[in-house]
Amino acid sequence: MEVAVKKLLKSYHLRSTPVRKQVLDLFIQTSHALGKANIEAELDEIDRITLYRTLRTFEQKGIIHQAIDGSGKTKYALCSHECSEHEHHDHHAHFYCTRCEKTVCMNSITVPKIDIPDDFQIASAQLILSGTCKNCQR
Amino acid sequence: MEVAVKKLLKSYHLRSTPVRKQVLDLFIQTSHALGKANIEAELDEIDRITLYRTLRTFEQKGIIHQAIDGSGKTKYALCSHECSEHEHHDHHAHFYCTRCEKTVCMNSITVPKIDIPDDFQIASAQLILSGTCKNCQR
DNA sequence: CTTGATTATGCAACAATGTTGCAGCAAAGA
DNA sequence: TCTTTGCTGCAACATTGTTGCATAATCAAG
Ligand SMILES: [Mn+2]
Ligand SMILES: [Mn+2]
Ligand SMILES: [Zn+2]
Ligand SMILES: [Zn+2]
Repeated sequence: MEVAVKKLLKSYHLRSTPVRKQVLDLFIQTSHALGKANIEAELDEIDRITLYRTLRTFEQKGIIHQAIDGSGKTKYALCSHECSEHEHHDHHAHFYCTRCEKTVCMNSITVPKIDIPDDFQIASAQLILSGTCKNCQR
Repeated sequence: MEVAVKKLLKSYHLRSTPVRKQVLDLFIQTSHALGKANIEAELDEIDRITLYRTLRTFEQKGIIHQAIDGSGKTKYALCSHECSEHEHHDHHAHFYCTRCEKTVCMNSITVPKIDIPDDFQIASAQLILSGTCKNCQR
């Protein structure tokens, strides 16, 4: 609630503003990744530009990470506690449901190590799984 | 050249138009994936909307496939010959160079089989590798 | 509690990608 | 050459995303 979110923001050396509290609270409350449109649907009357800046700030601080799902829309989800301002450690797969368009972190599935030609220097790897989630299977 | 591209289009039951010939030829000539901006840079005076429709058509016919690279830009590359109007078979990784922003198909690297909870029904999987390509390593 | 430095907000303005509808034009087969 | 069918290019729109700047809010210090 209120106080916890405030403390959390403070621990990241971020000021507690209405937008940041609302957005962070929403991420904590939600089990799937959230993009601009999703957040706006939940949090009415919130300024687009401020939202974009809030997301960028949260990402830089290691609070949230991008959940790339091939949908073309940038979504974010809460980081695990190992992430920091200096480095993200979200080496898990993401599942994208093509029916409901929700994206979830599959924390149990780590991206496999890949051997590639020396011509390429890999800095990071991402695994996207798509299909239908439980709710969308009839 | 000219004639070959024309034949190729015909084999997919597509009319040979200037835009289609130019775009298909460019894909054949290029070793990395191409997005809207890339194509426009190479092919001047080509209409945006027609380009988008051309790309969509080529994708539907199994001529090109999306090369998702996490850059937020939709790029395409030529399909292997197994792809058709009915199904794409491009189960390889894509490498994205964060320096030059070029994306290439890594045909030799197939996306590993993943075991996931039954809650999810996987239809496809994609692997994105990012880092620096040969040209961009100093 | 008040004050002041610093930071965040919200608006305007812009840029890029992508989609649809529609009239006119071109390709390909007859 | 003609006709049908499919393709093009324009307008118009929607969505995502960025930057600059004046104003407002936060928070730590006094
Ligand atoms: Mn994640
Ligand atoms: Mn490919
Ligand atoms: Zn679903
Ligand atoms: Zn490169």
